[in-house]
Order: sequence, then C-alpha cells, then structure tokens
Amino acid sequence: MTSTYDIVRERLQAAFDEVVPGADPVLRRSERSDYQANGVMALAKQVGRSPRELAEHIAGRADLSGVASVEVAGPGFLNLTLSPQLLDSQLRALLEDPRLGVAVARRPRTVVIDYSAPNVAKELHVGNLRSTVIGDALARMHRFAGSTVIARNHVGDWGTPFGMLIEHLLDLGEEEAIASLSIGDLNTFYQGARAKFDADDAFKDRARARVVALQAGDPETRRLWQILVDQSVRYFTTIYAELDVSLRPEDVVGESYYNDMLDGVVADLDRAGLLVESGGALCVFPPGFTNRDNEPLPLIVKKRDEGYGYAATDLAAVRDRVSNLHADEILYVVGTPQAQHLDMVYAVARLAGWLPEHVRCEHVSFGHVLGPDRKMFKTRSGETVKLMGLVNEAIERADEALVTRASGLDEASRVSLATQIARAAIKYADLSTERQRDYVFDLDRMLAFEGDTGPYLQYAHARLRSIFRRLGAPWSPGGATFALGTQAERDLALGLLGLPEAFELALNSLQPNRLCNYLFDLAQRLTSFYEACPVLSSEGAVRAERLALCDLTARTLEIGLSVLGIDAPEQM
RNA sequence: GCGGCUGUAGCUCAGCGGAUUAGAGCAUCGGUCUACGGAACCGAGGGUCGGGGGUUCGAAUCCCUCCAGCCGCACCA
Repeated sequence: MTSTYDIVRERLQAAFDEVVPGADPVLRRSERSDYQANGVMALAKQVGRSPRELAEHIAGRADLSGVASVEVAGPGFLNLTLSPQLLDSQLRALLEDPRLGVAVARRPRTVVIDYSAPNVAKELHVGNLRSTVIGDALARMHRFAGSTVIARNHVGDWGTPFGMLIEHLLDLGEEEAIASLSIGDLNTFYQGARAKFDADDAFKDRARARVVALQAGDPETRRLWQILVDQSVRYFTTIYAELDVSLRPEDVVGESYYNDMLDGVVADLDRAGLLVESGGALCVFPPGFTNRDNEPLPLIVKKRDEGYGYAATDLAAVRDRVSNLHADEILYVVGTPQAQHLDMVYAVARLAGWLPEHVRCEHVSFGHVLGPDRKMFKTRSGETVKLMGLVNEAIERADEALVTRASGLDEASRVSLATQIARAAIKYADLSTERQRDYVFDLDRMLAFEGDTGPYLQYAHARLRSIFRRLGAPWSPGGATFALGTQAERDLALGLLGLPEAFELALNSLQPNRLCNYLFDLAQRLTSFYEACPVLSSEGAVRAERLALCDLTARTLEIGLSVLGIDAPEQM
C-alpha cells in the first residue's frame, strides 16, 4: 500500500512542480492540522513572490480531491486536514497489510553493521551495552526495510595480552581454565593473568615468548588461543540470548580474521604512494588531520616494532567489507572516542580507492552510560559494571513487581515475562534517548510502568490483547469501516497512519529514538481512546471499527517494538 | 592549543532539513470514574531553549563568539 504521507505528498508535489520543478513541499505532521506543508515560504523567496499569495495559488492548484482539505494559515503555511474517505480507505488497507504501510526497499541494499565488539577474555560490561543494543536495533530495522544485513562482531581477539592469557591458561590447567571461563568468570581470569604479568618476571618472559609463538602460527599456541576465543564467544552468546540480541557466533569476525590481509594492505598503500615512514613506523597522512602541535597526524599502519596496529586491521576490514561482502553501506556502532580514528580510516580507504563514493560509511557514535552520580557508570569500588549483573538485577526487580501484583502466573512463565520486561526496560531506555547524549542508568525509572518506558509500551500492547482474549472467539476485521466519530478515535487513527514516516525517519537518520518517540506517542493516543471509547460494550459497526483500531494499534506496537529488539508479551 | 560531542521546565528527556502560543514523562497540586485490566484518564502550575552577537519578515533550530562539562589528539584497541 502507499503510505498516507506519500499520497498527500504526491498530490502536493504536482502543484509545487508547476512553480519550480522538484520544489519540496516540506510536508510534516502538525499540531494545528493533520499535516502542514511548510515549503511555500522558501519557494516564495526563491521565485520572488509573496508567500501568502503563492500559498493561495498552490492551495488552489493542488488536486486534493478525496484526500484532504487545505487552508492557508499564518505567513503561508498550508494546513491540511485529511478527508474521511482517505482515512477510511487507508485504515482498511492497513488491516490487510502485515507491514502496516512500511515499504520494502525496491532494491535491497547490503548493509554491514559492526557492533558489540567485546574483547575476548574480558567481561561484557556496560561499556558494550550501547553498541550492542543500538547496533542490534539498526540491524533489525534494516532487515525490516528489506536490506541484507551482515552483522560483524569485531571482537578483540588478538594482540599482546594473549601471551599472558595463554600462559595463565596453561598455569591453571586447561580444564580448570575452561571451567572458569564457561561460567563467565572472565574478569577473574583476566585479572589473574594481569597480576602475574605485573609481578612475576619469569611469567612476563613466558608471556612475551608466547606472543611471538602465536604470531608465528605455532599450532599448539593457536590451539590454546582458540580455547580462549571459543569459551569467550560461548559466554557472549549466553548474554546475547539473555538480552535477545540477534548476534550469532558466526557473526563473530574478530581482529585476527584480517591477519592474512595486513601485508597486502601495506603493500598496496605503498604501491599507491601513500605510505610514509615516520619515526620508524609506516604511516599514511590523510589531509586535514593534525595533532596538538598542528602537525599532520598519521594513521599508523605498521608500528616501529614491525607489528600491525588496529589501523591496519580496520583498513583491511573496510576493504573486505566492500570487495568481498559487497557492502552498499557500512555502519560502525562504536563509541565516540574513536571518531577521529574512524574518520582517518575512511579517509585513507578513500585515498587508496578501497571505499568508492557510492558506499556509505558511517560512524554511529553514542554517548556514555552514566551512574547515579552522573559520572561514568562504575561500581562503588570503581570497577566496570558487568552486563550480566545488570540484566539479572533488572529481571529480579521486574519479577518482584510481578509477584506483588499477584498476576496468577506460574513461576516459569512469570520469570520469562520478567525477563521480557527487563530487556524492554534496558533496551528502550538506551534507544529512546538521542544517541549522542549521555544518559543516566536508573533501573527504577527504566522499569516503571508509568511514563516513557519500555514496560509502558508493552503494557499498552498487552491491554489490547486482553480485549481480544475476552472476545472468546477468533477475530477477523471483516468489513470494518472507519467512521471515526469521536476525536479520540480520529487521533488514534492518525497515529496509526504515521508508522511509515516514523520508521523511515529513524532508519535514514540512524536514530532509533525517533521510532521510540512515535511509539510512545501512539501509546498515549491509545490510552486516551481506550478511556473515551468503550470497545466490547459497544455494538454493531462501531464495535467492529473499534476492534479494528485496537488490532491495528496492537500490531503497530508489536512491529515497532520488534524492530527495536523488544518483545511485546501477550499479557502482563 | 586543535578537533569532536553535549548544555531546553525541580528531575529525565523530545523537538533542531527556520516558520503560526516551546512539547512530553516523572515529581507537585487539583479533578474524573463502582473500572471492556486504575499499572487509567482529564487539568494546573512550572522554561528569557547556557550567555552574547549576527543572518532573516521570523531562530531552541542556521552562522560567529564566549562560558561550562565530557572525550580525542602517533605505534593499546
């Protein structure tokens, strides 16, 4: 189906085109009418006419029959009120459309999304939360839009720390080490290795020798390294499952994956004449980057000690994603501190011809998760907060709330529900604020059923489902028609027709919070409707209409939440 | 020093391809309703949109500047 926005816009566009072909009507939602077109003022300036007069002209020329009524307001706004016929036909189309008006991409794009990226043998912690949650939401949104998504979990699985980690593993004994890692005791393991490395010179020497062996490809060393990787990935997977994150083990393509490509990266940069030796290291100096002394800033591709740094790996990854994965778009859901580094990587990749113009490459950055003191979220003792602990605490609290409400669920389904609520709370809190801002991690607020929270949206959905359960019989829309006799019904209907715009806006701007805002607004329209308009106790055509509105709202909430990675339980 | 991000009601945040009286949630206060699940709804108070300039008929939104906070600035990713 064609979205309501597109229908109105196309009609308006024809009239704008008569003035200046391609002129943008700047159509958007309005508080004063259903839609408003703000494009007249800019256009009037462009063609040197009076805005008011031009607005009248366009309003007169636009063929809006059967679609909307229009009036000119203020300096030259076009206020549009959708016609009852259009509302009825669009809502009926919505009933038949499992996608609720959201278009599928005509040409599917391949989108590579790099997200989560924890380190092997390190705990998944709050620092990984945002990348994981935002990246997964973007992955789901792109899938829904019809793109081919290739998720890449760029785990830190290489580098000097692995010398000490492997030696520590040997000291513990493989069995013991695996047992420790498999229960997610990654921090203890890592810190154990670190402590020995710092205190024991003999250990330090072994660790260094082990790094050399690892890099040289020694089979036994590689086998031990693989144990660390496998155990860590297994543990990450359990947390992803707990959070309902769609990353799979096969999406783990860590730094080590690119090892064999690094020589080629350097050789090709050299061949392209981009490589410069500086301070013993091999560098590329992309234009426009300077250090604190205003000198050109290098991207160090090969270190003085002959080792490769992360710049080389990242360049290899760009190349791989473009030429082997055929990415049309690459998203890096990575913290803000890496902004400059990534910009330099893109710049060098473009210089080297590895990143064609048509491939969109974007850093999806985000702010910090703050503790109650508004500083970086840490435990009282200053340690990083484990993601597992955070999720479990949220589940416990949600469960307590369910228990006190005596919901009559058996324990298994109650805990399962609590898990769904906890995930919704954590994810929605993360997704609903503008990405770039920091936010305070406050479980009380996240888990509240009042206000702009995940659980509130879930609750709105569950209330609707309960209506259909009470119906006692399967429901089908039948011949529902939408008279929209009350303001609350009309407001709700208008909200329902807005999903395509909200979804596209959120996806194009890579800002899931736009979709969250939409869903919360819809939920509020719903509760007003719900209060004002009896459903089950109404009769005939009105009852059919209201049931249909309930069905559409429930489906909209369900789809909206699902593309954000949030469950919509049937009852709460 | 250079660069980036942030600064909107008591608190948490929307809005920022300029446009009609700056929105919401929480909290506070006041109402509604013997409730299709009250984990509800309606309403009120509360803001010189960090300060100052500029562009414009019009700026929270664009430009400049200052202030505050956070982050980055060569071999750890």
